Amino acid sequence: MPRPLHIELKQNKPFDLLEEETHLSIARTAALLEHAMVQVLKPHGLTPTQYNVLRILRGAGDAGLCRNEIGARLLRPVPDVTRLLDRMTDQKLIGRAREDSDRRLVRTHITPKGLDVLARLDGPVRAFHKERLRGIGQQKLRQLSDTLAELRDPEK
Amino acid sequence: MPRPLHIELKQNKPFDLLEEETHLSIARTAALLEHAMVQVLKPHGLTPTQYNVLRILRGAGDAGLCRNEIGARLLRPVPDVTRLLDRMTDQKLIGRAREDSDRRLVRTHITPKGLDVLARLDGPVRAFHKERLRGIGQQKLRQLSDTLAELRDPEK
DNA sequence: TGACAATAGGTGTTTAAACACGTATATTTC
DNA sequence: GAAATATACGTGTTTAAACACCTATTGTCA
Repeated sequence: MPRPLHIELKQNKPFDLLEEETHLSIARTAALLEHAMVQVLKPHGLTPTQYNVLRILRGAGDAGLCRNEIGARLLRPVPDVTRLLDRMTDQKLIGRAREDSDRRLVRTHITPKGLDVLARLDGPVRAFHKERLRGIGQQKLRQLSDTLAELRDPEK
Repeated sequence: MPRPLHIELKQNKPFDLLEEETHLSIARTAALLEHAMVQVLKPHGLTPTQYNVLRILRGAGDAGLCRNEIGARLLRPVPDVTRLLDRMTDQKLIGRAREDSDRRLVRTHITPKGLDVLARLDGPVRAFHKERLRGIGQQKLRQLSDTLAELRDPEK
């Protein structure tokens, strides 16, 4: 039996609105997961968003993606993708090249160094995910993931 | 039927690890909820963390709480509670007073202005929570909240 | 085709987050 | 009861987030 959220946060009384408790529960869980993820990534010099960018660009292959497309795919949107990519370019994790066909576009792609960093993280990150969710059961995870997707759905 | 996360993020293939999908689903949902919450709070000049502080201090009553206790109860821990409270003091939302019995302690309490801001937010915030989770069903919400609590539980 | 709007990207500036370190008061230990 | 440890809070500094604004290129359509 897990600790109810209002006890976890040392509040006097339980929440009177289930919707509010659910929101806070999501926010709290995400904050703890992110904090743990920061610890996994820190030795490799990456923030969660930078890691997210590398994963996106590895998935995109050699063609890479333009800035806005990267921004749109980020788990957590940020309002200054340019300088996020600037910093990663400085670290030689990604590269950029102006497109000839449409000179407004700058295609960003992952470098060999970026791929290498990701490769060294794949194991630890998988282990982190599995360990952190140990004991929850596949069916429950499926249900959790689906309910969250339903919650995000703007078509509701 | 909600959109699967890998489609939402325009990825080519579904996730091969359910644990990873669940983590990302939580992070994504929390980011979207926080973004929406920022919009609700912005007209009142508060960030989500500042709102969180006010809620904590309203719950604590006249006695107030010391800095570390506030930090510990925050939904999303921050590494500089001092200046977070400094800024809120500047806005006259909270007040601080050194404790006589233990002169290391500084008790922080909510001001009438802080209570007033909260009072004007109670309605809109409740409405936001209910609207945003409309159509999910109490049983599903209960289950979601409980599974997340189980996931956070360090005693697993 | 020429004006206007839309798209893609970048810059400047203010504010807050993050991290390491520092000071004062209480508590513990020998 | 003096020294060491722990607790509570604050400060300095670097870095990134946030917001508004700006330029260049392409697309639209009267």
